[in-house]
Amino acid sequence: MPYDPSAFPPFAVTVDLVVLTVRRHALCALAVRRGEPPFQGRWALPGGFVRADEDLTQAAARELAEETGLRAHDPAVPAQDNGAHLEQLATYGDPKRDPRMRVVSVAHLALAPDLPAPRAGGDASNARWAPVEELLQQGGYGRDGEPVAPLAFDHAQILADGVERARSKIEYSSLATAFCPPEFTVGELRRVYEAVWGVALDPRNFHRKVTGTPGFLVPTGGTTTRQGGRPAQLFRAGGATLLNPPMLRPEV
Amino acid sequence: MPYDPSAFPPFAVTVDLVVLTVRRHALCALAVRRGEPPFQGRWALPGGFVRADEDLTQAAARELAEETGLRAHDPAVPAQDNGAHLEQLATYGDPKRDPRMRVVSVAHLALAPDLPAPRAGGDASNARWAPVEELLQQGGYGRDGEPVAPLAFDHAQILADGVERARSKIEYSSLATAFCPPEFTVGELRRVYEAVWGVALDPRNFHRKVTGTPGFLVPTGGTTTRQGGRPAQLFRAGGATLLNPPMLRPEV
DNA sequence: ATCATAGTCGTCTGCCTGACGATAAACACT
DNA sequence: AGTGTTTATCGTCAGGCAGACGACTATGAT
Repeated sequence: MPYDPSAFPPFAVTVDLVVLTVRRHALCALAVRRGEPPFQGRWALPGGFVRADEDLTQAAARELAEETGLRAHDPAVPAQDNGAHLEQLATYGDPKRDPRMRVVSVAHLALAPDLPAPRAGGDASNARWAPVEELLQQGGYGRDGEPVAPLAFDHAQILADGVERARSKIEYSSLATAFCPPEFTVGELRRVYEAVWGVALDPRNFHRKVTGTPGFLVPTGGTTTRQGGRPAQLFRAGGATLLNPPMLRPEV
Repeated sequence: MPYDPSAFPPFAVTVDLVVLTVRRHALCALAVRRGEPPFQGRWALPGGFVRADEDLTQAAARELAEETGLRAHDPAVPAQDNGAHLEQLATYGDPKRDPRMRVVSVAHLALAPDLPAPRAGGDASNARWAPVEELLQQGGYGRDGEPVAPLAFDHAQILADGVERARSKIEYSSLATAFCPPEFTVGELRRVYEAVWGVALDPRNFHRKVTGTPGFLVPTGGTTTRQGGRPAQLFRAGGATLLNPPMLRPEV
């Protein structure tokens, strides 16, 4: 099968981003409002075209920086204290997913600590953090009473896949720390797990588990009382990336 | 950011396949010999262009059928007794991965039972099952004494990613049964795990574990002695797709 | 001073796993 | 027919880990 330039159809290739964070005990995703058709005025995942000289990961990192100001974590530098975790999620290429032309989208998943307000070209009303349940529910009404329209394109599916990836990946990796600030307490980490999984965890067993897993947490020596109650030790993420044995997600 | 057709570069989109099977106690992958430049004469993963009206999964299933005659498993029909497991693996889009033009390849992973000979356009010398270690080793000499050239393009990386996916996925899913014929014994399933992981497992503990996991195996009532020794019960894959608790891969 | 809140340390029990002995049922020899 | 070899299958036991939960500690709020 020779590579005849006329033998293959041209595609547009984009990256779409599932950017997740934990705000007010809820797992939230970044959504941007579409300014032009199709799906004008509807919420969508941030994304854009891959440039001619760009790797897919570079394109995703560039879009992430444009939308949030976050730098992507360099996987070669663990325990970096700024920047978000970024990884490829999956690729979506249904011929009809974009009504205008053939677009293949390489979706990426980014995990970030709680951030200030999002920005999308400086216009705050065109970008927001929304709880993932709200973005994924079909129809109905959101918390503000406004009717909820489904996400544009196949972005509901992409978001659902990204959420599922995050939920399963914090089981066997230290990725939950990507939702935390550089220094955090065991309780803050536990609230991340509770928000992502949507369950309540026993604080005592959770404490025993995470402090007993070698390389997961490194004490910094400091303490904080920002959550109220007894001061809690502060930790940084340790060098371990894979947790063995894993954290166990409680049964449904 | 409007969709100006002149605002994005055109890409070629291909699917590449990591087709794995277990032959003679070794994890093997399907490789095809390239008939034209670049990398003419070198081994590569099977693959081809995505057509204009095709979904990515359809394209992968079509290539799989062309190369092996296998029909892909329909995920909606569990416990299907013919066809291979097929899932998307990852997407590779380095600007220089193909020296001729910008190609984005959506790699897929297929798992199949031991098959007769592969076919590639009817020419058997242009397709073969090779142990993955042989395909992944850089330089050196293969079992037949011929010098081993690395796989074409970035296919060594793709193959390595596919093998790693398979190794981890049989831990927590029933996917190892995809390497087995429709009816199989516990010993045959154990040899799949041993080949994929490259370890030896205790037959007694393995038997206890897999027969004690609800929904993993369903006895068919028959027995076989094709492995020699005492006749073994035959099983089919049960409805369970996720194993909880998972199979544990022994430490390095 | 008392209460509420959150963090931390222990205990106990049940389940799962790894290590390994023992038995069973076939085949290949002699 | 007997003996050895191979593979399958059942059982036992000890160690480790997780869930349930009691107890104590250290802060701020009333």
